[in-house]
Amino acid sequence: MGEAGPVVRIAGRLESWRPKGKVGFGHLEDATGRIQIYLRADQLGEAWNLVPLLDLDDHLGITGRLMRTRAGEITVRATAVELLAKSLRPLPRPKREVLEDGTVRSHGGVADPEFRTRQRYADLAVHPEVREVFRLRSRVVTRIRSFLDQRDFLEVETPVLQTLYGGAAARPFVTHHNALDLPLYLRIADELYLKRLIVGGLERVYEIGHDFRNEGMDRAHNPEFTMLELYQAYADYHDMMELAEALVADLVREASAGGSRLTRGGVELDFTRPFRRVRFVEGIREGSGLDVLTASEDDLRRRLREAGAPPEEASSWAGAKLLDEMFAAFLEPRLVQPTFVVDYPKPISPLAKVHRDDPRLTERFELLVQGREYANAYSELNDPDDQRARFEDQLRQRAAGNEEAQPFDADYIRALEYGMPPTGGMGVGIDRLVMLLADQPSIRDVILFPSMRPED
RNA sequence: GGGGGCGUAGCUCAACAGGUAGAGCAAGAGACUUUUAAUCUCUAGGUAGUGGGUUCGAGUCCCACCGCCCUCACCA
Repeated sequence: MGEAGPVVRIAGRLESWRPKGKVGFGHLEDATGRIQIYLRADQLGEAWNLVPLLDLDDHLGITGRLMRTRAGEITVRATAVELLAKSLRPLPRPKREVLEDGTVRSHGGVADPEFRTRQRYADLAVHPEVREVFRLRSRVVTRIRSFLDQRDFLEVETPVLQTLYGGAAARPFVTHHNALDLPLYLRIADELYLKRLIVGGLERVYEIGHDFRNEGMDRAHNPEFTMLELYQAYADYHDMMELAEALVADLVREASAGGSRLTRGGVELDFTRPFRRVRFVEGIREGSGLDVLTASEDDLRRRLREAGAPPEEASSWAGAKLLDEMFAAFLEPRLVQPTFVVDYPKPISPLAKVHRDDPRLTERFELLVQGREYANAYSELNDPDDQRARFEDQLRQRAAGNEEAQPFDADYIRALEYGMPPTGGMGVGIDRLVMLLADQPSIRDVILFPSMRPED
């Protein structure tokens, strides 16, 4: 029975406690796992007086010899017990039943998703698998940094509080600076500051940080979320595609113990390079039989109605909206395996550089997996005159009531006037990427403290 | 913002043509020197999310509000 095992000192939470007269068995749990403890009055002496006062979830320090019970479980037979910290409120633990075939069945526990996100501390304390999701998240971010650092990218920090916001179409959060008596905006994107750094000669930069968008929340959106943006001088969207492919394949290796496949929602996804590439226009033509660049808007609307779009709504669609709908109906759903959709039409890509071979298109791609977007990249617009014209267009849209139109950023134009080299840029939503890698269905499952209404 | 669902003890869940609430775990007291969903005895714990209404009587029906979830729209 291994009475003479080595002496060990352990610490952890009291996860279970089964008192039995002048002895008691329980399990102590820490981040690395759980182990049984065996407390005996005749071994503990004075310290036994502490035992009746123990509560589940107390933090204990135990010293004792390792032994094996009749049932064969490795156990610490305590010679000393120390109360390290008290638990006044029991955690909502499930009871674990080990069945004869070795499977573990849980009884009780917390099921309420509201409880789990409001009291994330309790959720984490009770669910090792939730802790594992956030460990993976941390490994993913670390891996992104080392991937980019190896390629001579410089990690930088740009303002979160901005006097002008831009770089995306979204409504900002507004706050106020008392000393300057100025409104300030929480950034909706890092883009314009990072590109200023490209002008400044920091030729490869990236930032991982929170962006804030004052918009709706759902399973894929949280008001603050984590974004990776990176910019590389003397590069274009082809270089960005190479980079995206290498980065994502690297992260899949991290999440799959060295493999190149993930099974998500029962679907096996293969991230072996190269990923499939589909031209926006050709992909839609394959799905719909129509070329969105040459077909009339009437034909596009008719085709969408045939495919089941609500007729009344469909007849109001035009321009960029129509292109989006064609993409959503005839290409996006077919893109299950990792795929680069490339060369988006100009009307739906206002921030991208015009395509070198076709003025109707832009040098842009998105990486899609299971119909979801994971990266968005361009050959960056670096012509100050064109940029000025686009800001002016945004101003007109703003005047027409589009609250998401971007303000005119004269300082950014000034930066471009000094000459920005041709640059490739890319944005990757970290939360959604972690959802993919950790196989979690909601953004709330990969953000430790997602936004919620207050309880009172 | 539209539609749908849910909200009963700290946690997981019950009940009943609408008749004034019950169990397991957790908690408190006690028994038990190899237990492991320990077991056994006992105790306490709920103005049923909030506020109205219908009714002799409402957790149960109706309305409003609050919160969460799903879904559509919007949004990258």
